Amino acid sequence: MKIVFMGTPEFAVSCLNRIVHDGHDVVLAVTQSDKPKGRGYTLTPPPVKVCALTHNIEVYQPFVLKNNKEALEKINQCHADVVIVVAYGQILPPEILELPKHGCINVHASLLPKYRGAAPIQWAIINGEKHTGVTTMLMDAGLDTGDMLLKRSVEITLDMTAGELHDLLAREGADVLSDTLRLMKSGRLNPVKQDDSLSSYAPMLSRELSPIDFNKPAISVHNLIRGLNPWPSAYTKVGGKKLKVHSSQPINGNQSPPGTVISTSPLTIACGGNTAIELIEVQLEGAKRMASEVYLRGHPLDIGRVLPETILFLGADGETADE
RNA sequence: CGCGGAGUGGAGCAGUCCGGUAGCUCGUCGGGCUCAUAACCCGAAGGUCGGUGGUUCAAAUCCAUCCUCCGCAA
Repeated sequence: MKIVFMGTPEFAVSCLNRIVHDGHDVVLAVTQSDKPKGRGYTLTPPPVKVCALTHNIEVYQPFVLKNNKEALEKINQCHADVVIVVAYGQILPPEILELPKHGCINVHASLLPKYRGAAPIQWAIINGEKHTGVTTMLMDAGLDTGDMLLKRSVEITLDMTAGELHDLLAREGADVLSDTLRLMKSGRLNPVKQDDSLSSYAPMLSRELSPIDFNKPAISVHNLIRGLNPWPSAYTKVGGKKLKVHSSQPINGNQSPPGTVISTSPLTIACGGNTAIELIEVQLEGAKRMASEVYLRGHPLDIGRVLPETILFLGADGETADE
């Protein structure tokens, strides 16, 4: 089929690759404009652009789509059978949705109607879901509200990070998209309306989510740590400096107040509800990520210290009378 | 020119401001103690202090420049 592909980040790349390998005729890749990124604000092309160029697909990067006559005309001229949208990053105006013969298909990384929105993968983990998945749908004007086409469910294991789940769902998403197109071609799709009463919303992640609240039970802390891995990362503070926590392990049994360092081998912090969490891999601001026991060699932490420490830790002596 | 931190024996760090014989924790190797040990005690090996210039009687430390890594911000 003749396809216009719209997408931006890594997640969309596997879908693009898949439809190309399936032999579809991708005539145009629409993606967000290059953005300054990283140290030094180097102008960086989005992954989909890089991918499209290797397939010799024409790339189009409109700054905005809304009220953009030129963009509308550009896409219209493609006379595509279908427009495929995977994590494009902008709302599609209705006039674009109506262009292609078969409509616009979106690949979404959740089991709709749950986790509509920008960060379904991460929120599924943060909320401690046991499974999630990918859904293809026929787009309508709402945010991830279109009629569902195909779904595939995957299990979320207890140690899975958002990054790992992302990669898994990217592969599954490409599969489901492939199936969706095949069924569409033979007219065997059955669009199913979403039950709005079951919907939930997964907003974009922000750095405000990053500070760890040890008052919560260990499992919640653990879910936050892996749900924000690799970005934006969960952290606590030691001596006023950020200490990112890249991986952890919740454990039971503990009487100390939340935040207390109750062991240094392995590094264990008390959490709410008489639970505790082992910090396995950490990273001090400005430094590399490392196993917590390695970190402790150069940055001693005494049992009894309470995290987060928002100010510089002063002084060794001042013995607090224990018990 | 976006802001900032850092490169010191195998690992993580201190020492750099106020130049002057390189230190801590851990690991490694050898020995000891022990029924035993990831525990404890004694000892040893291992570093051109990221590179290159410069200042100086003398540079990890001051100046210049380059390379690499990381945090923030996007």
